[in-house]
Amino acid sequence: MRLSNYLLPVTKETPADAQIVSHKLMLRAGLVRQTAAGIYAWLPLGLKVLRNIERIVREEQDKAGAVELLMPTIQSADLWRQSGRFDAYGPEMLRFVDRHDREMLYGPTNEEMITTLFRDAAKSYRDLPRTLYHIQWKFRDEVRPRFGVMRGREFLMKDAYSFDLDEAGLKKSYEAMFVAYLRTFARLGLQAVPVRAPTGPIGGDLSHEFHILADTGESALFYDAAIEDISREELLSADVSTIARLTGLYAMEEEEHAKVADCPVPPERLRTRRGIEVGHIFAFGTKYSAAMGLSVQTKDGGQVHPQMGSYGIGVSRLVGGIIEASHDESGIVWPEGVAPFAVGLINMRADDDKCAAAADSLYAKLNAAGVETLYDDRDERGGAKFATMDLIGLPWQLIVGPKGLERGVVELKNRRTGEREELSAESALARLSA
RNA sequence: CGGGGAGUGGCGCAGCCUGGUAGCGCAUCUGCUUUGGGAGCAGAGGGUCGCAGGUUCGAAUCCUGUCUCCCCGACCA
Repeated sequence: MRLSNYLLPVTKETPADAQIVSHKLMLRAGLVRQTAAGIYAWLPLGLKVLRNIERIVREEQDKAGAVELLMPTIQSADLWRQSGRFDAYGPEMLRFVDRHDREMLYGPTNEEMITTLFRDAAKSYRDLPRTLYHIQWKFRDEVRPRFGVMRGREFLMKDAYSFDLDEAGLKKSYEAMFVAYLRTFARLGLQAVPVRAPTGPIGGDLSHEFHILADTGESALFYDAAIEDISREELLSADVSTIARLTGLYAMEEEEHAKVADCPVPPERLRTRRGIEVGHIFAFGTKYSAAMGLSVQTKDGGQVHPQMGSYGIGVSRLVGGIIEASHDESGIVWPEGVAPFAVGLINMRADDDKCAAAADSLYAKLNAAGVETLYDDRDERGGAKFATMDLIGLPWQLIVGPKGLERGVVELKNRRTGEREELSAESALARLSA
């Protein structure tokens, strides 16, 4: 993409509304614009990041055997009356009526709908187990939205729902999602700590929250330092044994930690950090299958309500979360895979024919090699281009200038480390295409 | 929802107390000079001050109402 052809409104100054670093950077780097309290428009660069996160989440859901579908954002009140949640949910649910005075709502979650859909489609134990998911916008009318996309009212969420014949099956489905989450967050370049969450009336230990460590997190966590020793490689190839290893290590939210009489972690290994909740998985059994009349026929001719679980990842929140975890004084530092473009190509002198020709040529070759490139071909000074590239945080900057060209080299800069290297255009291409 | 703060060109702000039809920085446009870390000079365009009503000869400024946004607390992917 040529920057001269793009919409990238970056700013030097920070809008007064933004408090935390991710929100400031998202506004400054032209990722989002707020349109109402807790509601954001995604500008081109922000949308690319959102789509990249979505892609990684989707790939790991698919790998875990979950099946994607897409449910609507608008739901009817009647559906929610069946589960009793229409009245129970409270003012956080956005309700309205259509022209025929039918009561509608903008979905804050989809248990009722998925259960109904599955009820009408699955009749036999042979239809189980299944895990279904979608990635869809939700609306929760938070009392006080804040922190940009971290606590918006409208947000993009991946929510998956599992259906199993019995509790043993539910446990397996739960573990499959647990593994998928570990891999997903590792691929996103994040260290996510699974924290046992209170399960409420259902009991058991089948509920975990996944927190990214960041100083601006809304929850305080207490955990065993050994959690930090688990390598990214291990998490990328996580399996059930990884769950056992992780859940064997102490990790609690402040409130729960306060209730623990004898903390099993020796003081020197007990870490206290703040965390951003980016995922939550839990098993709730037959709560919705019973309420919504979902049952399947068993082998011996009986009927059972499937055991269900649900599994959420805050996709839009992750955009902010990743920035909280990965930035410096100059701007965002995107992890590979999440970055909106892999390479930022800078032509230092747009008015110099040789420079322009060399940069144009590199741009064409990068495109041909399938390397997503943002080409700053504007007639701006080099300093302004550097500042823009640092701010938007693309992993690599490829710099073409008259000084280097005289010696037959271009410069490759790593955004994260700041390391610069001079090399031939061919070597640079080969490196970036690898 | 309780408590606090703020609405003035795209962004950041001043002006308001002590009414006299709007100013600064950034950004934008033009020209010249510059060109390896957000250039300099000169010129230009863009707002009628959240909205509604009131007081007044006259309102960004005073009064009333209203809407919106932000912050602190209780709740949440």
